[in-house]
Amino acid sequence: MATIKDVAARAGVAVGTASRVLSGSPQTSPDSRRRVLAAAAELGYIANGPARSLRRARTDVLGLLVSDIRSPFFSELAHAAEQEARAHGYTVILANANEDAAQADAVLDVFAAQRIDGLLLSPQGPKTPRLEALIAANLPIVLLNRSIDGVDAPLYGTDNAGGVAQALAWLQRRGHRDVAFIGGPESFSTGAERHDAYLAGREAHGISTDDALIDAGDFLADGAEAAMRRILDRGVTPTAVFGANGQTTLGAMRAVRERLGAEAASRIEFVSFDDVEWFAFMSPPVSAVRNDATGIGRAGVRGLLSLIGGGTAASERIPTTFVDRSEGAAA
Amino acid sequence: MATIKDVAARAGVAVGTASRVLSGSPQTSPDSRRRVLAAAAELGYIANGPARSLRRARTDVLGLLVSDIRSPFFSELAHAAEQEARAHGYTVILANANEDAAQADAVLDVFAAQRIDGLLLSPQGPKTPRLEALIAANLPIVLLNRSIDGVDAPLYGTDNAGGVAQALAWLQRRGHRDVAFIGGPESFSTGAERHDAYLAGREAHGISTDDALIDAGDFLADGAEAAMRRILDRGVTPTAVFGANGQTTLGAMRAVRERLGAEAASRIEFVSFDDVEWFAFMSPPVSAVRNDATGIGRAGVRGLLSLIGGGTAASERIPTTFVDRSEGAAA
DNA sequence: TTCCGTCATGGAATCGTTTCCATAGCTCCG
DNA sequence: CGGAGCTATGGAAACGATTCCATGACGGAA
Repeated sequence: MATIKDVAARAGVAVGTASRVLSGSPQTSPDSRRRVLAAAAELGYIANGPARSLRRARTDVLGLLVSDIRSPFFSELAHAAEQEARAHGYTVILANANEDAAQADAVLDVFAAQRIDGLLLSPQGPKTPRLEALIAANLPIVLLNRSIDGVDAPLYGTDNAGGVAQALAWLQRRGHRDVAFIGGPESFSTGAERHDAYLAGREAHGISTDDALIDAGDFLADGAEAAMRRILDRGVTPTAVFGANGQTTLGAMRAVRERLGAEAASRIEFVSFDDVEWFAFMSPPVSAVRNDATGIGRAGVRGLLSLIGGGTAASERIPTTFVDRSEGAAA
Repeated sequence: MATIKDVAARAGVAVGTASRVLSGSPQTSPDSRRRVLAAAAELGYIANGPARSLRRARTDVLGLLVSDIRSPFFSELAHAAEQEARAHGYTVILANANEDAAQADAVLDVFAAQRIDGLLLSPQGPKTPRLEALIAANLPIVLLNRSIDGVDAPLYGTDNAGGVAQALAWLQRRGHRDVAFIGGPESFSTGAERHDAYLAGREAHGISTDDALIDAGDFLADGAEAAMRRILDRGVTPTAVFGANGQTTLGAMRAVRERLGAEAASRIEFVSFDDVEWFAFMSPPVSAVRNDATGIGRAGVRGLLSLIGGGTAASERIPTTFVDRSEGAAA
């Protein structure tokens, strides 16, 4: 590949001048500008990123660490983050930690070796040694969706309280009193926030405060299925079920169908935190609180770029949208 | 951050020796090995990737260019590719082109600037100038799922013919004669291959060869819905519908429900190329040809690494799995 | 004992940029 | 007409690693 030396030679200037032209320094004459740009175009010159990064001590690369890009939330977030980053001249390197702290640490080492300018982190659990090292090294970091104890970085995530409030309002409008709530793990900040918001808001929305109607799973279908079974085993008869995330709602639906049969199950309304494409096809259709993963990804990148630029960044709770698919609702 | 100079100083050796130890050269004494490794550990030394890349003229970075990471197929593929690459010491940078050739070209420039060692490319359309430049520069490239005219790179993709054969066999087992087929754009190699395989195989599987039953959309729900309506407008009455991808099947279902009503629609069986999570919840459930996106991603990375290593790589068609969700099928 | 070969090491060159520093050529003004 | 100030430029240093080359130490063989 052509180097800047080739460009300079062809343009008949020194490499310093060529560099100034190509990086847009104002200290250049129109004449050398013209000749350098022409030479660069003729040679198809593309600057060597590693060399530039070495000299400038910045890479214009961001690291994105998620648990699993296959989840719709993260794939949407990753798409938005990549678009936003590229619009600002940054590149994104992607890694999955699969909810495994050891893998997360391995990835952080790779990121450190690449000398990323900033980190978009969806925490995989408690703080790890590598993460502490990066924080100590003053790497700009923003957190996505989940917080993490002892890490003082801005958090860009779903407005869990607001989303739960939307669901509660809908349950009230639909006249439900006996509502089963299947939560997620308390160890996830998302699980805890949704749970707390539900407990805090249910009474004001005319919903039974019987704790027999409440149980928690692990944010996965199987755990939620077991939780729903435990609730039904207590002899309560909910008219609606609120799942704290998409997989949870799915698991709860399985348990209800299995225990009560398809017929009776179709008379129970489900509402879910997290909207999932196929909720529209259920009978009855499932209404849902939709996360704005795109908004979170964009806001996260913007916050991170602000930190990189030496500015500040504040946590943001990105509002959810409620998708009402109940009978009476407008299409 | 600590540099190799710091490590060498602390270990009391020259930088050359430190470098040899850290990069595992055999030309080192046990004594200096011990001291350098200890110094590196104490300083938390992590080699500067850009500096190393500059000198070695390789980055250990792969570029992954897809149309949209939000599609389940690509997010699964990206997950697998990232895992496989990391297992071999490579990092993946991600970019979405959104089916837009201009964006794809912009991304290729970024990749070139990053001096990626290899490119995993899901083509966005015909060959572009930047792509030609990269090919001319001898960048190792593999294609994912779609081929592209005039590019002689190994292709890792779904076995479209095999998948269609699985669907045809299922249609035959279920005794369908009047089958509607909604294809995709002929300009996509996937669309063309599935279409061709269907035409070539239908007669042998006892399926009507009436071309009134065939139409094509754009691989998106709306286009497929329109195509399905056109078929129904021709007065034919299919007992089953075969959608050439997930969105296509979804669109066809919408058209059928709208035209025939939910009742009649539930007597039509759907089969789809591409399996989608919620097909299990349809009534009746939708059977599907499942792409092995993970297999494609892994095979693609392995092929690319072989090319990077100076070896060869051959195109592979990754087999599909048929997910039979029809009444009689075993769970 | 001497010589040769092997092996670990130190030091320097190198990769391709950016940026600093010194200088040469201008313009402008007194 | 001469000097001050400004701008564009050439040349070189610097970024942090790898790798080449030369040297010194050591061991074995004659």
